[in-house]
Amino acid sequence: MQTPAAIDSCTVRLVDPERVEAVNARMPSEQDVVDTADVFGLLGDPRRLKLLVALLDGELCVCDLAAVTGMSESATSHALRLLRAHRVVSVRRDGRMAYYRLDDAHVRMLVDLAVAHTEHTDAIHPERG
Amino acid sequence: MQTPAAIDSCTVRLVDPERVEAVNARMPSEQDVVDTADVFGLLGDPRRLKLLVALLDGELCVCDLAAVTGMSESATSHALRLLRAHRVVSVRRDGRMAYYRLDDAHVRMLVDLAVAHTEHTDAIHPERG
DNA sequence: TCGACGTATGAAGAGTTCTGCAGATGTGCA
DNA sequence: TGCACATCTGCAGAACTCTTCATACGTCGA
Repeated sequence: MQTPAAIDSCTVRLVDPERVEAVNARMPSEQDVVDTADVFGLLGDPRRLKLLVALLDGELCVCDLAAVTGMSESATSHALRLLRAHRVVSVRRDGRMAYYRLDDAHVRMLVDLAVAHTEHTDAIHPERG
Repeated sequence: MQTPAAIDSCTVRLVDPERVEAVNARMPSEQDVVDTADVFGLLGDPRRLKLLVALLDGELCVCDLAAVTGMSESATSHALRLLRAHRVVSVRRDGRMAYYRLDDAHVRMLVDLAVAHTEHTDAIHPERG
């Protein structure tokens, strides 16, 4: 199912074919791009991002997560399900409680970086608030 | 406009109020979370991500970007407009050509990291293809 | 000045995503 | 066993996103 790029055969004119070819050589596979975009997409929702920031410090149960993010518990559960499906978070069940934790090192790094960048940007542009 | 978290006054029961409060203290402002999620959201579309990966090495014109990503030129232009609006890319105009470049250090780092992680993951899970 | 070209834009339709509601599941306690 | 509780899930409506089509804009060469 790979899109064969069709560079040579289509009517698209290229301005700098060498650069295009070089870029294509460096470009990850379609599947990898889609997978990566998926991860970024998970972080692209403010609620989910807040959820993940909350989990940076350790596990929390659903109702605490709902309280932190200001979401309903249903919405929280839905969001956590998505994150779970992508193996970004994992669950530990204790009785009727469910404790979630951040379980993806790459995502943790991305969230950490984002928070750090946020603080840094705040320091640079304090007038922005 | 800060959401005052309303932790104490609402009916939501908390399992670990101390942790919740600590997490809230560390949580960036609502606006920062939304801004950060916006950036991740921009990277959350495979086409846009491809566009940005293509721009890692330097500027390219719209038609070359369209060729690299396999998008129509119209779709490419729309996507670039969005990225431009968020100051992720910038344009240099030369006659009727428009050369775009990646103009946000943070986004560049995120895309770089993602590509690196992709390659690393491929090396670990070669069976995944 | 005219036409071709590269790019930009607006509108519309298809597709996707998110939330709340209602109800289900499974656990703990009396 | 029966009830309360914490969480999960399917569904449906609302909201958003992305692409295409058609067209507009500015530039270049004849």
